Amino acid sequence: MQHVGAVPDCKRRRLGYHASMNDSSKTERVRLSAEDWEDGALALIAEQGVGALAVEALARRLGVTKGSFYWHFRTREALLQAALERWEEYGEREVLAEIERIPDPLKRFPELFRRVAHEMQPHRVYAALLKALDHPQVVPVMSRVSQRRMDFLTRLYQEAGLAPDVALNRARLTYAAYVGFLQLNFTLGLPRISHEEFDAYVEHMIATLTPAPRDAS
Amino acid sequence: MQHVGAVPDCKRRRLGYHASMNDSSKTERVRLSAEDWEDGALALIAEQGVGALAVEALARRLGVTKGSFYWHFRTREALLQAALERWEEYGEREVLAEIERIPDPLKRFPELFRRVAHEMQPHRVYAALLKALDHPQVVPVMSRVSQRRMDFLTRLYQEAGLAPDVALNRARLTYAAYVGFLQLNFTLGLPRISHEEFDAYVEHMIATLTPAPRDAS
DNA sequence: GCCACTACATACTCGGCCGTATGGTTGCCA
DNA sequence: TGGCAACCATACGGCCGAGTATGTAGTGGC
Repeated sequence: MQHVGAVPDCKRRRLGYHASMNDSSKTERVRLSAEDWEDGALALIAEQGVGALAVEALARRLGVTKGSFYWHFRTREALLQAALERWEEYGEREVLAEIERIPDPLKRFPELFRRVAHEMQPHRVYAALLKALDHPQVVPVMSRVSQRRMDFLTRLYQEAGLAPDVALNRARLTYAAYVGFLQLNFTLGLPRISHEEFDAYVEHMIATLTPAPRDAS
Repeated sequence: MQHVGAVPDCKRRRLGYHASMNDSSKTERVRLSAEDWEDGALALIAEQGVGALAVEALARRLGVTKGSFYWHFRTREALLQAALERWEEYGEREVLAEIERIPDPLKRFPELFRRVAHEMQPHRVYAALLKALDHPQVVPVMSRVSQRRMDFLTRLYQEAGLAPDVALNRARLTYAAYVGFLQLNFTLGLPRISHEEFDAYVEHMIATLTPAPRDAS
């Protein structure tokens, strides 16, 4: 989840036109790969949304022009598609794996909620994509990602002792709360919640959504 | 909440160019008011999002041309502004009032949840506006509306016996679940939930989010 | 040190949409 | 029934962003 950034420094090498002039800032030339464009696109999406993903804007951002872009990609759609697939690929696998490693099923929820709550950067892309569900290209991606996460949550609740149908509904509720929270606090800025308040809210979520031991059969 | 529709029939009167021809469908002439444009704008927003609110597209939809539009509004922004204010005006007041009329605080939540769940049309505009929070004009409107609803929920939870801080967090959780559900089921179409499943989910929400009587001091 | 290839610049076309200008049509009212 | 105001059509100018065409500068193989 580190693929959201500008051009890696290893690519920024100056070539000095004739080894003269004060080539301090402008003569740095970059040679980009398709992956660089995809990363740049994801960064732009995270900051300004899918609608702001314009070819010329991204080119300026990367220090080149459109001519470069159309060498790597056939169209703007192709870039968006590649960026989305890249984002889906390098997903949140490690987090889920670590949660499953916790033996006590009931102790998984506090850990999961606290972890998700305290690294907000990875969710920026997800929040941006949520606001772009009118775009045909993002729907299947978001559908797959959301479905996988909901399946994971459902399994967690089942292993915590809930009946299958109850576990599914609890997973729906939990994931809806997650998505809604992203909307209400990232994009909309409801009175700018403080750190202490935020922690208290997370603990309240844990207390409310973690199955009570008596729920287990 | 009936202001989202096409041109009201009372305005569709034919004027028959010379009382001849088969003027069955095309010679119906309409004279529109500013409110008609605002309603049309809201309908278009509900269906295709704020980004799809284009002047010429809306004009075609209403059976007229741009020339008409720019008589009523100075700019596209003005229309959006007026439509948003209109939407905020004719809000959900009556629902909230009816809920408060229920004497037993604990019986309010099932009623509220079931009501909100079973009239999904009014939420289409809200869901569309949620996806347009990057637009500067919608942010203040959504901020006000969401804040009012959250205040209402907080008060309900307090009157149900929760401590003020707990009530606030419970309200946040509830409203986040609402918003997230809109996203996941309207725009994204997670496996197209059935009616029975949906009702079961609502009941699960009620069971999970309604304060237990023992929570009351 | 030559050449093919990669990566990029520049300059253009084209379509969509906002906004303007202006003239035509309808309805109301004295 | 003339006239004014509300309402609408048509045509045009201009901006912005996608996509194309073509020239050009570095890069690697031999």
